[in-house]
Amino acid sequence: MSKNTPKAIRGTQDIFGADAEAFAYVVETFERVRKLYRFRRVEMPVFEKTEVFSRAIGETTDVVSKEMYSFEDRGGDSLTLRPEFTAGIARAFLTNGWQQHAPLKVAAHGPLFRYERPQKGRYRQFHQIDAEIIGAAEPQADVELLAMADQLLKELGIEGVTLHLNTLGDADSRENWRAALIEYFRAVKGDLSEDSQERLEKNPLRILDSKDRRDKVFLADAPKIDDFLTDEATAFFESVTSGLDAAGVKWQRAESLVRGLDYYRHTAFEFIPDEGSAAADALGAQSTVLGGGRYDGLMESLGGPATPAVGWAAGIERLAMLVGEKGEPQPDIVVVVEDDDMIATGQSAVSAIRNAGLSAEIIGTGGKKKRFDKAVKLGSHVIIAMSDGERRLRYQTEGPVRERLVAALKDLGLN
RNA sequence: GCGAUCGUAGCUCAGUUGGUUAGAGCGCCGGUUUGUGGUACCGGAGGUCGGGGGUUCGAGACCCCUCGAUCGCCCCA
Repeated sequence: MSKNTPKAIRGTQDIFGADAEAFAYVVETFERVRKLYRFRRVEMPVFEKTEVFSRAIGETTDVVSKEMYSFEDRGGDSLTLRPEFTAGIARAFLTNGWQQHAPLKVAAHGPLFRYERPQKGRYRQFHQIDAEIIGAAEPQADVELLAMADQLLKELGIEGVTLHLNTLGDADSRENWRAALIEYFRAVKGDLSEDSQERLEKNPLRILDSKDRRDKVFLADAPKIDDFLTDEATAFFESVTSGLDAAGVKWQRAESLVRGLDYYRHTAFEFIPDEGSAAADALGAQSTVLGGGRYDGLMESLGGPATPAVGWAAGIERLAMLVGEKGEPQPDIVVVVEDDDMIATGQSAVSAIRNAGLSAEIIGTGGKKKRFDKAVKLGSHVIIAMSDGERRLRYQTEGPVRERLVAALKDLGLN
């Protein structure tokens, strides 16, 4: 490779071969399951005005200031490559009059961009599948959304992953809890880790999932959200959990599961690999497979009417790491032209095979004696060898596949 | 943003304490053998050792910088 050949941008991936098959399998399964739950497909722009994200996410954390791909276009507008789906979908809901479709169930998938340090299961351009229900205030919406997520993971064959569920209550519950946490941790501030002392000012809820031992000793006695929930918030959460039980979705309570952004209300959840599971090993530190929650406060931050909504997203790369090897499919038939005089015969045969809906590859280049070996290495089910003015067939499979191919070849007059 | 480990042919790797023309397997190309067959053998193409600078008589091996990868911390929409 030449020294001045351009290299790929840090944190981007060229997905190929078995990885690409696993990726496609995740997306195809998502498409299938999303239709079962009657979520409608949306295609969204990859970039938006920066304010779509900055107003939705809030200016509070490093997220907006340091981790978005923002740039000025030629007209002088500040634009940002989407770091998430939710804000853009919310913007579309408001600007396209999608209120008329409420409650609106939508699903999307595609690339997202975050300026972060790449590591296992984490890239600067990465891909997510996403599902949202907008304009539905009822806990049944949460249940349906979670049931879809649960079924998706099952259909992908991912095991050892559990739904961790929490409630953040309504706006008042959340604020009172937050104040109590600050008060509690401030009293022991000197004994907390340096990171958590910082978090105490910026993002106190995050102290709850600190990995530092110095912090963990204080977590057990920290104020619990349950003590701050209003009656309505408690009832809402109970409806969600009983609905999940009725739908057969297994879950476990995770009192310290929080969301960094202010617009989240009530339900918050993540599907996380069980400790010691194969899934946990495969994902390393980036453990959450699928996460989301209720974001009743988002639409107002974009200047729209109060609109309840709930959604989730999941990283396709991470899911793909958990679905196991998805080999590239073998060709149904390989046509080997060993005799150059028969190249036209081979071409018409492979054309007929493909028109009949069977996958086919034609080999007619390179050393004549090695062409058959190439076909064998492709792992084809059937090889049609053409040499000395005649055709020969070799079947490599048994059972139903073979019968189907035999019949098809007979129809085509190639047997 | 911080830390650790790593970066040699297309791929996986080996290269003693720095010393003559940088190696292997696989893959690829060609040939011989075999001849309804994923065999065996022979040969070939392809790296100047991520990039730049330095130490040295001499560096793939040592030092510095830089880019990238991997794993972790921070962050996690």
